[in-house]
Amino acid sequence: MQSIYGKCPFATTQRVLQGKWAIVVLFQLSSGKKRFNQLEKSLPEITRTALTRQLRQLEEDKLIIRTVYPEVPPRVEYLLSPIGDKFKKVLDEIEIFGLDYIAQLIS
Amino acid sequence: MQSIYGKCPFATTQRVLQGKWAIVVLFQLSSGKKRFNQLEKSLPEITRTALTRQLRQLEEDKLIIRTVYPEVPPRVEYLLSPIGDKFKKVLDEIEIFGLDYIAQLIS
DNA sequence: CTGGATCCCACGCGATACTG
DNA sequence: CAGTATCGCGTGGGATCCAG
Repeated sequence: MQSIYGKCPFATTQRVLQGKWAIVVLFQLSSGKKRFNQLEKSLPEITRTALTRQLRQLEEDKLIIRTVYPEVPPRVEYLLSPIGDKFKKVLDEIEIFGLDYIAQLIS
Repeated sequence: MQSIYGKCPFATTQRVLQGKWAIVVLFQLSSGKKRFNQLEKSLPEITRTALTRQLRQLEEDKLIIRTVYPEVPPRVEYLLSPIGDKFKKVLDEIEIFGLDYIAQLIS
């Protein structure tokens, strides 16, 4: 099961992107750090539980960094890690492709 | 559930890439058309059934084209569709990112 | 405000056997 | 050679309730 790691850059990336909301969350963070509530509002289709799970997964995968400010009320910020930042190049191409793809589906 | 379509290029692409073997299969086809057996040999970790399913899914998603030659023994070739071809740009960035990411995980 | 803890179900995926 | 059919299970994801 771990055989996929350290081998193929495509299989490894695939694994990270398996989470249903991985790409959209990474996109939301590509423009800078965001608080949990901001993400929630930006993604009306995702439930709070699902968003939390996806954020935890991305954090475990070292793509994002979670910072908790011990305040009242609590404030938690998410931002791309250095390696997560490098994923923005992928996001750019995904956006180009996605728009093209959607247009293709319609016609 | 279909609300994801025609909206966000990231969510749409995410959906296509959900299949566990989508990216690696697309990569295999990015270098040109391949026969079923070729794909199977290139991907030793994927079972025949899973490969078939993934190919069917990608075909349904209009990213690949399946051509059956009515011969004996049968020959079936897969190749990227025009829109699938445009996904190669994404693959290029995924490869760059993936290699970087793997290196990051080791250190 | 930002979650955690459960429950629960559908679907994805693997394994196996069979086929034109 | 290139599949199909079927089954069974594990897990991802939604819903709901609870909490610091």
